[in-house]
Amino acid sequence: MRLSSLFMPTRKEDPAEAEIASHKLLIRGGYIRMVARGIYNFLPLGQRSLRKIKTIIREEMDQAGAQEVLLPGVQPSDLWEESGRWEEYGPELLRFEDRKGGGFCLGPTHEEVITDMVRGEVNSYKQLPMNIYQIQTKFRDEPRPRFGILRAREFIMKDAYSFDVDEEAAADSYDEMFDAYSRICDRLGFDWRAVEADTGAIGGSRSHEFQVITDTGEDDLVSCPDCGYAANIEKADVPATSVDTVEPSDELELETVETPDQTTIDEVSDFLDVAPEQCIKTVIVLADDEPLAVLVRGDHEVNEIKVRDYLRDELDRDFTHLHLAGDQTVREVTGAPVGFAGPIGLDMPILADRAIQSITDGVVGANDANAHYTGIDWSRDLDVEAFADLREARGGDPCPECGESLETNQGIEVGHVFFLGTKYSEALGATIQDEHGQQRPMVMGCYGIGVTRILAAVAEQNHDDDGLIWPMPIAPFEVTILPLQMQSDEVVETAEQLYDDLQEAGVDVLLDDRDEGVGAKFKDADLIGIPLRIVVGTRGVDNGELEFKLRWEDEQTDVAIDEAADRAIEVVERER
RNA sequence: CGGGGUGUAGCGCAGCAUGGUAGCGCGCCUGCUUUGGGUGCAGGAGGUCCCCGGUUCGAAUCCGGGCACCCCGACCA
Repeated sequence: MRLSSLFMPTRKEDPAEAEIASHKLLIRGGYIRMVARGIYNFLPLGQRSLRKIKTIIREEMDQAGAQEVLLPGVQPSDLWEESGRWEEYGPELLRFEDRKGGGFCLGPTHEEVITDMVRGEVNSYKQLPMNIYQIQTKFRDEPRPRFGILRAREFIMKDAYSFDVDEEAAADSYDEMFDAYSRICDRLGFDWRAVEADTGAIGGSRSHEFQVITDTGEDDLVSCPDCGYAANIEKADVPATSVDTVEPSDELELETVETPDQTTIDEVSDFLDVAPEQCIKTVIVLADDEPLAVLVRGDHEVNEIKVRDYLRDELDRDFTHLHLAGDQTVREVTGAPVGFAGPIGLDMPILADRAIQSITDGVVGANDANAHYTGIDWSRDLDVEAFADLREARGGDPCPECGESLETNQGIEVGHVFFLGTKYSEALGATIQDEHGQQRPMVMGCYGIGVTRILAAVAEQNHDDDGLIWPMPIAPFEVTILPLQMQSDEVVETAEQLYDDLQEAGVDVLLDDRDEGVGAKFKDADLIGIPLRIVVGTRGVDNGELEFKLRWEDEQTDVAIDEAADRAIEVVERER
């Protein structure tokens, strides 16, 4: 490709709306442009890299025995009603009607459609295992899209779905996909980690996220340096051994103290001169419309997912959504403004994190504006339905596997694999007949990887002050040739010859044949991040040499003109 | 959905408290110049000042309503 005719609008200045490096550089480098909130155009450079990402994913999926299909982006509401998710999914599902008034949605994921397709065509265990994937545009009406294509509303995803005859076979499929995802992350050159994760709206019994480690990631992770345990913080267990239960003391007296305007744990602990660890945070959550109080230690955070799971799995509560109560609700159910809620005299079920049992002489809100109680004895004063692991894990907590101290990282979730079990096959009646003539639901797994998000994640992990630094496998061009003096016939001819030779050899090569100053050529080459830069200048050509420089290295090397093509091909093939 | 902010040329911004026919830098076009890190000079094109309504002789500027975008939080794969 000749740069003079490439649609590559680069910019000198950062776009006003971008915050993080990948977003700024993808816009500045002419890879993407925003059309609407969370909706983007991919320009030629962006599209070239996306195609390479898709190719890598396809190769690994095919290798793992999956078959590619293409499902529709528009899906009928019937299927979603059948699975129960038409109610369950919430406003992220963009719904609309066709001309006849029929209900439709833009597909945020494809469990319903795929299960519907398979149930009609697969009836025998002999047809299994089966693994089907597609690469397709998804739409999720996110409340807050951010960071360019890192969290977009419309995005490209590869989603695969496995169907097996039983749990054991399904576990094999899961492992196979896990391995394929690991290979994909490696080929993309990521610094990555697979972590245990919550299954969220997709459902299923276990799942792993593939997280790319960066400081700008949206997800908090914990990992054990010793045994390799790693989990999303929303999933990580806090082992019971982390709590030193203290026995009640008879000498404590419950006292009311005035705490005017002290609404946060920090303020209260400063004001009363007690450690945050001695305070008890009372958080009101709503299970659908039913209020419920959750107690955690002042320095801890409630993990809503753990609360949700505990209510469902241990207490058999039935509800659709669990969420934090708003200010208004808190005022209504506690009789006090936010910041003064406390467990004493509260008319609702109360759950407490286990760490509460390590508190003596605790402080809680008095459900009264500007007052707290001190001298709380957990066993005497708290009427708690259950103590359980309800808080978020954090760095320094003991590893649930081996007890070592956990480390923290931030990550970008580029992939997520789910062991679904029979959630969708039962709901939609996707059954097969097994070798004993028994009808049984197929056991499913689903596996998503964010194609457009990968582009942003690679950019986030590979850049410097001058621009992007693509790893060879997904660079939009592998080599860029910079003839510095366009008025020199010798320079132009040398560059053209090399360009032809590399094209011939199947290298993705970009020739900067623009009549621009050298500064502009260098700046653009750095900005768009092409791995191998070959400079053709009068200085070198006079000596029969060209300059090779890899984008991620500081030094450049001189290469004889007649060896240049071979050397370039060598470098490209080594890095691919 | 709560809190905060922004909307003026393709991009980045000034002008707005004190209303008077719209400006800077980059980019773009023409010509010359320069050629190893965004050259220099000269000339030029380009704007319903987000939209609707109001006040006023007169609105980018004041008032009301709406929309869009960004940030923090809530939520979310």
